[in-house]
Amino acid sequence: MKTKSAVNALAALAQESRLEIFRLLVRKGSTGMAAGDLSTHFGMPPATMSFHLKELNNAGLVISRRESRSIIYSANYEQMQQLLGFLMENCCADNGGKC
Amino acid sequence: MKTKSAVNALAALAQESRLEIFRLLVRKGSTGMAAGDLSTHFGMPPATMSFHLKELNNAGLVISRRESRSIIYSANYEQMQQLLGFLMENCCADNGGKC
DNA sequence: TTCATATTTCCAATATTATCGAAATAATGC
DNA sequence: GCATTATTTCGATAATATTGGAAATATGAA
Repeated sequence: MKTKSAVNALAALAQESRLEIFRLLVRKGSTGMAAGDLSTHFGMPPATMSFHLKELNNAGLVISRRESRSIIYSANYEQMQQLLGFLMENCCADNGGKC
Repeated sequence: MKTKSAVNALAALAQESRLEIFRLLVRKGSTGMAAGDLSTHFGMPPATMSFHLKELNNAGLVISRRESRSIIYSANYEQMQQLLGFLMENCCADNGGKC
């Protein structure tokens, strides 16, 4: 993972609504949740929810699939794992591995 | 960890300069690095570096100690671990643990 | 094809964040 | 106390993000 893509992912999560949306999707697993249901669940206008989902999607943190009229979002665990790894990369390398 | 403190930590990291500063401090371990040296290292005015270090400090991601005239910053690994844990909390719990 | 439902895009207003020069604060040595 | 070095705060400007109504797009059903 490159710095820019890490910044994108972190910026996507650095917003209260989006962090809660993402964490709910993390709970939901591969089943995911429809955009409209998320909108209802968080009491947020569809336009606002759509904006947040787009941010998470651009950051690669969620994936979407169409199911009939709904669009189902789910967490992208691979991207998440990459981000976590990036943040701890080379931990204490310049200190003889001592943290 | 609460949502608000996670948002603070993520927002602190969601900025290219700060993410690089933090990652350098992660490498440095407990030895850390002086504010002025960081300023020189990144070719950034002291006022700008100070602003970024304050953000990281407010988020609990770095700690500082005075050593004579210098202020030494180092990464706070505990806070980092808490953040990583928070992001993956209850992973797939609503899907029978299947991701 | 017409209607209802689901979601996204457009746009403008508002709010938040980043940058950095200049001035202020803090510690040390003479 | 005065000069030097290290860092932070202040304040103004510029850049970026958030919000949500209204209109546009896409799917499915009658």
